[in-house]
Amino acid sequence: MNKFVVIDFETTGLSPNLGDRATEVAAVIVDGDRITDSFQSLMNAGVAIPSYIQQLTGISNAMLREAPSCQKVMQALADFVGDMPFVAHNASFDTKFLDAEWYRIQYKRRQPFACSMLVSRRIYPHAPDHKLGTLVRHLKLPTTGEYHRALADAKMTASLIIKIQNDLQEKYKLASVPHEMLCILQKSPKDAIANTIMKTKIKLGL
DNA sequence: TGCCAGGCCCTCTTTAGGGCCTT
Repeated sequence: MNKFVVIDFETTGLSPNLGDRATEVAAVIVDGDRITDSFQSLMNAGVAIPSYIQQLTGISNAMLREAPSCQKVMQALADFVGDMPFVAHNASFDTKFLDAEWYRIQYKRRQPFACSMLVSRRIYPHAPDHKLGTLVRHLKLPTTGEYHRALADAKMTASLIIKIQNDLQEKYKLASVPHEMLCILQKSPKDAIANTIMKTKIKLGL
């Protein structure tokens, strides 16, 4: 079974180390080439959202006043994802916010992250750029037309990673593209992608 | 006082600097 969770956070800024907090989280389960379940919630950390981020995401301070606490949402997220490995676009960003929010409820992440941005840079080197929205348009993937909301972005990332898996399966005659291969591929030298894939194919018995 | 992310990647590099990407 090759299941993983695509996760996306909306936040008050770029760095939990500088006091920024999550305002919304979404997670979608990808099983094979389809989304089988999803989780989404706004979350109230009791901090104000800067106006330029309210404009970017459409998430207002008034919306968060009605939202459940971060503690409740993060516990529910932990229950939803279980031990499934993660995928995110620019995963270093979502990793640091997930770890920071889970740390607040004394919960420690055990599963690895794969990054759809790092993999995309290797698989689609000639894309105009590797922003999520650009890749979705470039590859003609389905969208809801909504951007910078957690569930919409998580679904787009899921579509992107399914496209990557399908393209790799077709090009390199792979039976599947497991999460472990994505983790290896995102660290591969750019001029050695084919070699990395063939070595990993043998190692994982694909 | 003033400033403040950070990991990855490229190159006019490696004793460094700057762009990308996320909100």
